[in-house]
Amino acid sequence: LAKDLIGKKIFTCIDDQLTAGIITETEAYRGWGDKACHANEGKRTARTEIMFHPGGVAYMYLCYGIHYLFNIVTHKEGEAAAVLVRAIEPTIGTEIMLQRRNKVKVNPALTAGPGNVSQALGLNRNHYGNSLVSDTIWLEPNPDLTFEITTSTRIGVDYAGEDALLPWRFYMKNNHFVTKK
DNA sequence: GACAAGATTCGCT
DNA sequence: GCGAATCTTGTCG
Repeated sequence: LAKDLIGKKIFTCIDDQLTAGIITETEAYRGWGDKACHANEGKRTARTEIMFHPGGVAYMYLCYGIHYLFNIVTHKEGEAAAVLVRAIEPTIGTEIMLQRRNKVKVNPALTAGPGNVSQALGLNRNHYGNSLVSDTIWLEPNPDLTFEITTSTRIGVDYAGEDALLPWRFYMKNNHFVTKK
């Protein structure tokens, strides 16, 4: 599913401000056999709770005390799994994204990187558990877009030991709106 | 109740 | 390339 989400459109309408982009980079996490996942070994806590819910909702969490990261919960009740959206290519509401990011120019620094994606789309802890089939956050297909997908290991999860080697990062080839390795 | 560490970003060198 | 910013969460006592 993380791979399938590449190329799809993500929309948010927050405070009456519409923004959207094309998902260009994702990473997969799951609650078993993945030490990089907060919910590994079925660790069900207040924070990870939402990952054990049926898919189609948002898992938001604060990273390094500064950045909110946006994840799409993807599995069934009791089986934790989520996809981290790491980068998007902005398409609608770029002025709003620039304002939220305190930037003046549209470039990859605007929406490449999970913390940047959340900030540009206006997502924060208030959206924890929100439905992704709603008037606030939703996804749309992008049938006319053609592209290739590159696979790699996930970023920033060295602490996960051998699980850091899992090929669970996907990004759109030849698109500048991705995080550099 | 205390403490260590983190799915990052940005500015400075 | 390096290190600071910043605070929630989970774990342990």
